[in-house]
Amino acid sequence: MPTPAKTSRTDIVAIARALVEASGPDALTLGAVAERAGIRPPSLYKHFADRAAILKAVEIGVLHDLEQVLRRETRGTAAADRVASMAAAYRRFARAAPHRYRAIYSGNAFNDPEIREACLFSAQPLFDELQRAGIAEARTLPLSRTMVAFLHGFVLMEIGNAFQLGGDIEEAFATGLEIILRELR
Amino acid sequence: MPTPAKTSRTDIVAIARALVEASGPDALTLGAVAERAGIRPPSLYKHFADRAAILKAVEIGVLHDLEQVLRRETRGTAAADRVASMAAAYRRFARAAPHRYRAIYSGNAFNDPEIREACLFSAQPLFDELQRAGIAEARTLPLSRTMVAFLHGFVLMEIGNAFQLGGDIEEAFATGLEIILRELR
DNA sequence: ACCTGAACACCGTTCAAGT
DNA sequence: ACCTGAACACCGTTCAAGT
Repeated sequence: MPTPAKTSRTDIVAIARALVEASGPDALTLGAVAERAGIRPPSLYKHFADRAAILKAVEIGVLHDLEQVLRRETRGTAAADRVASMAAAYRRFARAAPHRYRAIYSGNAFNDPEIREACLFSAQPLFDELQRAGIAEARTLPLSRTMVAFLHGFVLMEIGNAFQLGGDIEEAFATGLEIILRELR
Repeated sequence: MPTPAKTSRTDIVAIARALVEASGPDALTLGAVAERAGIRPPSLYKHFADRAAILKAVEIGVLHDLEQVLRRETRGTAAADRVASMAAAYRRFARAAPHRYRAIYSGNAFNDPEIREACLFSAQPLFDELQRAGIAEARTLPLSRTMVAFLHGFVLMEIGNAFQLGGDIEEAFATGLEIILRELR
């Protein structure tokens, strides 16, 4: 005789994500998730294989949100303007919730096929814009990697308080972005 | 009557670092360290305040090594050549031991004064080169931040297998580097 | 001064038993 | 079909006791 489910995969992921966003990945304990879901920790194994699977689901969700934000917040007509607004949106996404941002690209989970797919999905908006900008075919990939590397490195350092020498961080971002965007003008 | 020390802070850090380099931060357990040091886990607290203090010492050691490598492997006469060789050395340092690289800049430990100091120390070589290159005073800081952000982001993505679309990763690195170095030519 | 065993609270995970 | 309590191995950490 089936016991009615007290929770669901969707619920669990939402709870887990809230924990990660609020306090980082270490806060994602099965005890904390179970308590908020109104069940006992062992019951989580009826919904997910293990803790790593829950964290993976959170990461994928974040990557999907990132993709949506990048598309939604891209403005302008000129290619460089559009990419600049996308870069600004990327940075805003990271700054708005540092723990959430750090959850993605964490570890080398890129070997997992589902994570892989979600990463490509979230990188697509930039790729699309560069192609649309009329960049030479052979140059699109290295240029998009340059851009993503800069964005990822910059926001990681920013949210990690790695920019310590004072100065204007807005200016630093604008400088790096401008140097790269020069390739589109 | 004093018990002779079986180990030392230096020993412990070396053991901890070997564990981190071999298998990542999670492998740095007090049990594993104590076993290799020939003592019991509680005895570690006579040498370090807690696990975090051991990890911090490892991070600082890695940052000092990075500084040394950057200075030692910088070649050439022209400013752009020197910075390019330094960037290549940076990338080699990360690729040679991904877990070691990931240990630095991890979390937002930049608030800790000793980590702060070690980070600045390891960033100094690049800063020095940019100044030496005759960059305008006001431009040195944003330019060095652009460079570090690109390097950090790029090597993190590379060692995390984030570059998934095939293509030549060497070319991508050269492209990004060249775009930034154009500012020095 | 340094090391130890015993203990504590927590963690992820397994599993037989409940409904 | 889903949930549970009990159990296990592990983790970091504390502390009184040893030398």
